[in-house]
This record gives sequence, structure tokens and C-alpha cells, in this order.
Amino acid sequence: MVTEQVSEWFRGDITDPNCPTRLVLDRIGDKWTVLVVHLLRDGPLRFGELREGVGGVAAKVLTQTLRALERDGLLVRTVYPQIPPKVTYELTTLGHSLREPIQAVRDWAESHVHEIVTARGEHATRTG
Amino acid sequence: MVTEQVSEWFRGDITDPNCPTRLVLDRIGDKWTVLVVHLLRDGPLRFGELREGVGGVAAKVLTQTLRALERDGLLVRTVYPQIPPKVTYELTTLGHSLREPIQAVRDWAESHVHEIVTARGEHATRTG
DNA sequence: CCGGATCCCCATGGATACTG
DNA sequence: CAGTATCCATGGGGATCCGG
Repeated sequence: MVTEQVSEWFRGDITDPNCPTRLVLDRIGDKWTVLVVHLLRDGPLRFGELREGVGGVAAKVLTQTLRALERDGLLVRTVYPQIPPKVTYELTTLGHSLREPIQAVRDWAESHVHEIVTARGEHATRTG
Repeated sequence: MVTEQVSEWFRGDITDPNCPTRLVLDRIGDKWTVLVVHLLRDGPLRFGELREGVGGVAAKVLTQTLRALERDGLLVRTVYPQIPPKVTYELTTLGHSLREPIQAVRDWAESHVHEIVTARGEHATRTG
């Protein structure tokens, strides 16, 4: 079980790849994951549609991202036995639920980005 | 103003380093930032205390992390003109506010990590 | 004690070419 | 169409040494 020791695991394991927080942080910190989740919000998309949506990422990289999301149960991959092939990706319930914390980050980013930009400006001024 | 076009900038700029969401995502996706913010929750700490707290990170890397956080106005760096030197780091109001979205991620991670682990297990089984 | 300067390593993103 | 195979460039994390 993973329960108990809530205040413990954070400090002790955040550097450990098996730490829950680290796990999720690595996932949403990924360059493409968040965008893929966003694109799939209204339903399944085909590989090509996703690729177009993320703005020309290399197929290899998109595949890696999708495979990781599938492995973690955040989306399901469906292969249609056709010629030419057709493969669709759709968020699971778990995948949809991930949109919540992502939204929290987006909201924070929206409301505080000017403070960050300002801070950078002042810092650049001080530095020269 | 950053308002309006909420559904616009997300799609168009998430790959752009200047996109607010990308900015914050890169920050909290960083290996050490989240832990540093956590350690500083109750007040300022010295460089050495932070280093000890994050579990033996290279000084160079910790410095990079702290400098980035300082640059973005998330913490303040205070140098005491002493021999031997003493430098403390303390979260700003902005830095403290960042703990909210981070907490959202932690909460999600806590309540859903078993689903992820289970999914990985099943995937490993299917794969062999 | 703080942390800058260097050098190293390799994981990751990406471009290109090819295939069922 | 949906990938896989291959090679390459980049840079971030880390170890070590040194200096204020």
C-alpha cells in the first residue's frame, strides 16, 4: 500500500522515479504530453491528426509520448485492421482526470506570468 | 493583457518557450525546483541546508536551480557579508503561491498513482 | 561556506530514410 | 497511414577542482 507516510514520501522520494509526485511531474513536465492530453479532450484522434495538432513533431517522438501515456493507462490505443492503417488514441477516465491538475497549473500560469516576466526584466536590468 | 484568447494561446504557443503554461511547466517539471519550493515552505534556508535537504545534488545544479527561481521572482537570495560566507534563500509571495498548483499535482498523484501502477503492471503482462 | 569553472556522459529530441 | 530504424546534435545533470 502507498497510504500513510504522506509527509514522508515527499521529502524522501521526490528524487526517486517511483515517487508518485515525481512520476506525475515527469509526465506533465514532458514537452508533448500536456498538449496531447489537451488535443484529446473532446474525443479520439488519429495519429496523423495528433501529429498535425502538436505542430510537426517527429513521428518517433510522438510515438514515444503516446506509448508512455498508454502504458500508464492515460489513453487507449485502437488499431483498425485496414489498409491503409488507421490508429486512434482516446483519453481514459484517468487521462481525463489528469486535466484537472494541469488546469490548475494553467490557471496559475495565466494569472502570474506577468509577475514572472516583470521579475525577469528587473533581473536583466540589475545584471546589465 | 493576457486575458481573452485563452483557448488560442494554449494550442498555438505551448511549444513556444514564451508561452505561460510552457514557462511554468518547464519550471515545475525541473528535477529540483519542486523540492526546493517544498523545503522553503516554512522560511529561509541556507545553501548548505538546501543542499542537504535535496539529498546530495551537485552544487552547480542546485545553484542553477536557485538562480532560475530567483530570476523569475519566486525566491530572494540574501548574501551576508561574512567570513565564512552565509547565503539564504526565501520564497517570495509569488513563490509561495506556486505551491498551490504543485499541491494540485501532488493530490492527483497521491490519489491516482495506484491506477498508474496497475496499468503499468497489466501492460507489462500483455507485453511479456 | 558558497558557488564559479571545467570536463564528461548519456538521455532525449529531432531529421531522414524505409516498411507493412 | 502509421509507424520503425538509424544516425546525429544538444544540453542538462553530475563529478571534480578551485577561488573568494
